[in-house]
Amino acid sequence: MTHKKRVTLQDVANHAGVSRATASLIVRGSSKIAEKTKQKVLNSMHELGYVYDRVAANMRSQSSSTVGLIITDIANPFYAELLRGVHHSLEEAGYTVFLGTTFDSDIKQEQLISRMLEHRVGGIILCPVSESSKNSIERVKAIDIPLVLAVREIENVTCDYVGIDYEVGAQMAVNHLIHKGHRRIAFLGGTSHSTAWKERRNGYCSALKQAGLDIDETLIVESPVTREGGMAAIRKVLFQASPPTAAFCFNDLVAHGVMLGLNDAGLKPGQDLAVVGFDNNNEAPLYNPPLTTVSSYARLIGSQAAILLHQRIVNQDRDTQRIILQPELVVRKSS
Amino acid sequence: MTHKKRVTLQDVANHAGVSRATASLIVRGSSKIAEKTKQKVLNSMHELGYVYDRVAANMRSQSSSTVGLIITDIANPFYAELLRGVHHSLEEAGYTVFLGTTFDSDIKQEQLISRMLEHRVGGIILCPVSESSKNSIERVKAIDIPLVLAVREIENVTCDYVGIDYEVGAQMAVNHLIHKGHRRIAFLGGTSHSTAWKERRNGYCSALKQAGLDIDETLIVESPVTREGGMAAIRKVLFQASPPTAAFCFNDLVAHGVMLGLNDAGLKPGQDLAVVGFDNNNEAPLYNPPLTTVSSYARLIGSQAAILLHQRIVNQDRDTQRIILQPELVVRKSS
DNA sequence: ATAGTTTATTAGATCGATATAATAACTTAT
DNA sequence: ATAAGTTATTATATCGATCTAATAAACTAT
Repeated sequence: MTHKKRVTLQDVANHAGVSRATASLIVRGSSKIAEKTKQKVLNSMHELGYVYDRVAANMRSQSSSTVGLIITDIANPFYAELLRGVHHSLEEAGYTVFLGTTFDSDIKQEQLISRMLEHRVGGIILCPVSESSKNSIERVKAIDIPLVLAVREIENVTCDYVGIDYEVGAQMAVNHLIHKGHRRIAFLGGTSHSTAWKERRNGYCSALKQAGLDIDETLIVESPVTREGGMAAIRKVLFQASPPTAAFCFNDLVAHGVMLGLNDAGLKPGQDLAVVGFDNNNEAPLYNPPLTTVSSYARLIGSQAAILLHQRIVNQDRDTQRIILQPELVVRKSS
Repeated sequence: MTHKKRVTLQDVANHAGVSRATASLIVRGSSKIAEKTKQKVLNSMHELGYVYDRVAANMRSQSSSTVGLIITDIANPFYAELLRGVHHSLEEAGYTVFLGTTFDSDIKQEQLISRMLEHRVGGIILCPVSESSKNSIERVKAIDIPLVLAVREIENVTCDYVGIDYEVGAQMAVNHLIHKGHRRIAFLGGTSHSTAWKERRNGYCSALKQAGLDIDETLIVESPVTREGGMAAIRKVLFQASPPTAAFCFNDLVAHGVMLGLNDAGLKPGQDLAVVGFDNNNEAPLYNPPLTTVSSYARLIGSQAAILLHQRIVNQDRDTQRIILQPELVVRKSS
């Protein structure tokens, strides 16, 4: 099959016997075109199989109908949900989404940002990697188009942000465990360089302190944010001198790993050791046992970020907004 | 912050005292430019903060550095994995990916295809919706750029395709259950209009026939391809006169739902009723009990599709290829 | 020194749309 | 019937790069 040449607005105009400019006004839905002309041109478009060329249009009008979404890992259901929220809000508004996945590598993140700028995206929604190097922070700062950060903030970068109050969420989770009578509560998973981790740890610590409990650093174990990470983390604390009776996990993924690790060790989650997650993924109620967790509204974060981005694209000079959603504890059988 | 005007290749050329054409050759890495000139221009680029404009470049050269990926549901881990495969192969080759999600609606699929063509993507990887209407089939046929179908084929549409042999996979699963002594085996989940379902059913039936077993239509239950669908499907067969002793499920997601439904009914999956899935998602070994399933190599399908697409973009006239990956049975505790 | 080659650089047209400002075609008012 | 005012249409420049073909510079060979 040989390459067919693209049908242009000029072709349509010629066919309909009008000027290119008129045809252009029609594709843009201008109201000041006579109905008769409009029908004539629409017919020609249909007949010739005209396909609108957004690339050319965007180039001339210095606008863009694309946005970039950069996430760390699509295998994490949290991001899958966030993506749904973003897609839902943005496609409604007529944008098409470039997706990039960093796999938590800041070099990949820098590349993706550059790539998207080269593609003239109208704006970027960035879920930053957990450890931002100086370089990558500079790269983010240098972005001179609408930018919304989601999930994690970056120090010294002021721009629109949507996330939830991890500190309060962690407090809720840990208070719940204390209330249930637990005294030795582990904090498992995540890496200490991310603000998302630090905030959770702050909440964890302040809840313990308020209850007059000491912080035992051996009960705080970092890990990759995966099921495998969770399995490794629980193993570490389980076999020490005085093991915990409950675990507050960085997120549901880690919590799932923790529960699997407990199973491996012949222990029953929720019975032998209370487990609380963070995120309230779709599948959290379906785990065995159903997981007690803190809802982090992934979908909502996504759609809010999309809305902020759209607003900023429309009005660059608007004040920066920080939207901090309030988490909610969902108690199920695992605690 | 006021909108900075874009730095163009012309600006760079002026600053470096060369012509635009020379600067263009340099960004494209031409070898026939004197080293001294090259350095001079690269310095100017750096100094002015030049950002390459792929949109303009692609427009002039009638090429494209983007491709479209259309999937049905990102919440299905199978597609999350497929996306990883696609991303991995394509970003390597310098493409950026537009992602669209149809939520299994053929109208949405048509819209997304149109949108991507308007964006001048270089090619499309399409995972078709499960029920393609006549209209949507016509829409797919009308695509006149490189197209690769993945996961599901569409009748009467001949183009590159990557999938696995669902029929053989289903046979493997059912044979395994027969071998374990099961005589009443249900086939749960999925919708009968998709080729992916039909092939699985063919495999299911032929395995039963080969073993001299009758096909009981009451044991074949369709459902949405979700956990909830699986829960509903097992409920339907569980309470009939002679319930099955094993279930072959449309995929792991459905199988997970089936196991949860069994739990609800006070039955233990793997003990009271054998469960086999399809896909071998990352989390299949982590279910309770670990799920016996047929590996469908989601990641590989994605990366193969990406490779086929790239090849076709490079050489439009190449013969169409069908890549059918062979499935593999992974036996775990659920059967 | 001159013609012939090779290598490095550039002017000008072009991709397919939109923006701007000017013109043509109608109304309406006088 | 003509001027003034609308409304509908169009010619031309432009977005930021690449392409083509022509030219300038540098190098060989005679």
